[in-house]
Amino acid sequence: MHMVMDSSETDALFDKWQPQARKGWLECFLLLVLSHERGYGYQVATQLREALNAELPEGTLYPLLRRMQRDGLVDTEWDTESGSNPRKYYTITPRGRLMLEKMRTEFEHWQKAMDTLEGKP
Amino acid sequence: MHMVMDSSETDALFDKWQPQARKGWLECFLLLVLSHERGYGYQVATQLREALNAELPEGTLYPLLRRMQRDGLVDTEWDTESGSNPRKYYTITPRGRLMLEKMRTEFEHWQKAMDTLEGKP
DNA sequence: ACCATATGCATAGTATAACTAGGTATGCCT
DNA sequence: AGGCATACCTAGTTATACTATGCATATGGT
Repeated sequence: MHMVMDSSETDALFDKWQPQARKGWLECFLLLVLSHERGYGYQVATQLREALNAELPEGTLYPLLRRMQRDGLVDTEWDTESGSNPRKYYTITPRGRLMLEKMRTEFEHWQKAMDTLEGKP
Repeated sequence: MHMVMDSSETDALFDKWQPQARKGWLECFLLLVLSHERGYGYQVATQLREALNAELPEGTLYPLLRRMQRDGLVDTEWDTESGSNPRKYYTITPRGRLMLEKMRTEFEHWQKAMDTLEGKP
């Protein structure tokens, strides 16, 4: 006799939903990180995992970075000198900054929509 | 001689990005609307178009509503009595409310991540 | 010396949801 | 009669996150 509202099922549903919800916004988060300082894949992954407190598989990250380069949002250069493995550094471009601004505006837009639909004045 | 930063290209990129960014969140917005009062497709579409100030094609809306019903987030019933075309009313379920709560939490989570990465204390 | 782990990059294939482009039908206005 | 708003639906396309791999170098423990 309990009032447990079967959260195990919604958990499964939520877990399926989460990756869908991230679509597009990872690009925004990446640009946000790179807007402060250039970085390389593995490093940025670590930063984002902390900030988002979530996993970030490499199969998600690297293809995304390549698309961003393809679209001219970031520039890349290899650093083969530093002791460790060669690192591919990503630097945000002016076009990347423009995109970031638009994305952030969109996010704020959604915040307001949430509040509006919530009934907040 | 001007400093125009070619926003037409980023516009095209942004327009391609937007639908990806909406993935998952439309479900959240829909649940939010239905959490106050039951509604039917066409009506809710109008509400959301206003609140989001964006288009919401029917080819997006109706399949989404069906998925939500399939997943037990909403219940449905036909209203064939009222004068106009038959309307399919959607009512949020307890499970739907649970999902909505989790989604909103996730959104707040992202807000904090944005601020953190932005450098806000 | 050896092996596990961490670092660092990459891709092929799968799943999912938003969208495009169509379809059906009723009621209202001129 | 014709056009428009209302009201629902679906087949097919596209883009992205993820799974499961693969490769290579550096580092730490025994």
